[in-house]
Amino acid sequence: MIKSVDKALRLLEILSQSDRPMRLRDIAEASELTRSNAFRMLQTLRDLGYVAQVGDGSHYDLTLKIFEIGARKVASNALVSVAHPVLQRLSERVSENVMLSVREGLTSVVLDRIESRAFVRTFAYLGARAPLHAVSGGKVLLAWAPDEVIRAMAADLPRFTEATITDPDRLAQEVETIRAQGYATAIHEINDAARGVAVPIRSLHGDVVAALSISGPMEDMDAALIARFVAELQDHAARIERTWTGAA
Amino acid sequence: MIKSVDKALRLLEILSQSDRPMRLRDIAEASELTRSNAFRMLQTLRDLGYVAQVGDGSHYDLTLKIFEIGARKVASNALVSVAHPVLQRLSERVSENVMLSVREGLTSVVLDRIESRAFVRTFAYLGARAPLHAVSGGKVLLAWAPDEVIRAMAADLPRFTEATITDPDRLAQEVETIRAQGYATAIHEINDAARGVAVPIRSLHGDVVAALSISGPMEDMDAALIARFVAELQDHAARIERTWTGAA
DNA sequence: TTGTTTTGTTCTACTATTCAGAACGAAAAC
DNA sequence: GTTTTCGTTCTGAATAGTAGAACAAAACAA
Repeated sequence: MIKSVDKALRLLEILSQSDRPMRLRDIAEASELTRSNAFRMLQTLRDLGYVAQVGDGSHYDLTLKIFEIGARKVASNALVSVAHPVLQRLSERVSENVMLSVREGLTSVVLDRIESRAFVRTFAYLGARAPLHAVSGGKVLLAWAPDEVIRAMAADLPRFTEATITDPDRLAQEVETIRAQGYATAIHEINDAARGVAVPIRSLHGDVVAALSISGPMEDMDAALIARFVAELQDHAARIERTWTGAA
Repeated sequence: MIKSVDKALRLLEILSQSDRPMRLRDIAEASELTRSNAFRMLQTLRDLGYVAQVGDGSHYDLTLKIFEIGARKVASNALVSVAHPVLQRLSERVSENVMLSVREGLTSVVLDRIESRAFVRTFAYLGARAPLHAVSGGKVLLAWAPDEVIRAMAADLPRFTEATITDPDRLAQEVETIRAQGYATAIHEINDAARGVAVPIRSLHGDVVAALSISGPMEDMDAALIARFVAELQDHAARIERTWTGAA
């Protein structure tokens, strides 16, 4: 473990978590580095173009270089470019947030999203990471993940709300249900405002590679609405699969 | 300049530019590090969660952690969250790619975009960086940038196509035109397929903080179409400004 | 104002960290 | 079956990185 690298990346993470530029003092404190050390790190990061000194120079902020690098990675993913127009179409049809997520370890990450134009919106931000068991997209990704992933997940089920699945047996049962019905729902399991429905997107080989989901407050979500959403999701997932496997 | 940090970030950049996982050998070569050095770097980056060994372990790939960090930075930008639903609405109305960009130094960076559902698409990917003088959004950002930015840009105008503005006087004139008419166009100036139209988005103080643009092949783009696009862009830019300044 | 504290930045001397290169076995190429 | 290439480990050398002191400037207090 190269310590300087660890420190530098820690600084980038800290800066990304702040919604405003930070002073050296606070960066040093948050990162548990000495001021002189943090200073030198920030100079380096500035020279490399990852950080900028803003205002009178006493505050540091991330530049967009990190965003550029991360987004480039995702943009080069053929699935995302194929899916984006389909997400847009779906978004128009359901008037809710729609998201495309993939699994990484025991979390799901939102690769692309279209936010609803409705006034009330929940957070559907790009890059958002959530534990697999608490969001609809995550559940789909979990249900078709290798057994060891399911076991590892079951070993630690953090609770977010009353409705979060925290019992391993409940989780196993939920996984069964999802596999059988072909879609997952999550109702107030990550927070008290969010509901979601998700279906899998499969590769040519049948592997589940991503989840397509609808999310939002959806206060009127009953069985009929779920059925409609599932039908839309499956239709659009199939469109993505067709274009993707056709193109690849 | 802390060398290890430079090296580590170089590796991340190299990996982000590859559309497939890379072998140690090739990473070492591309980064001009010795194999043993690259190896150690990659181990560190793996332990920190930025890189994963994939396949049989002989290939390295970026995880989504960088994407998460970069996207978090952008998501915390109030303008982007306000603008997204407006982009979507605009996209529906014009059936072309729409983009939101900001200036960083002498380049523009795409913070958000909706890709056209039309079959033919040009590249409108997230995080895309372009020199200010060669894209419509960049031109808008340039036209209202501080004088020293315009001077610095004029000092070096890289050519991409026949149509690229490479003469400083032409650029000065173009800036005048853009300020006068309130919008910018770019026709085959970054590549031979792309056309764009852009308008500024202003803060409460009247500063231009971003550009809203429409881009695509748009082979039928004549004066009438430009006029229609400009009207749509200005309407939607005003929507963004209203919501944003109202919320902020 | 004047005095006090905090902050960003520079410097230096120490030493722990990092590096290149050699060396290895395994795998791939021929 | 032989040769080359590759990922990985190791080691001693030295360089790069660190903490802490020191300082000037700014912020704050009285």
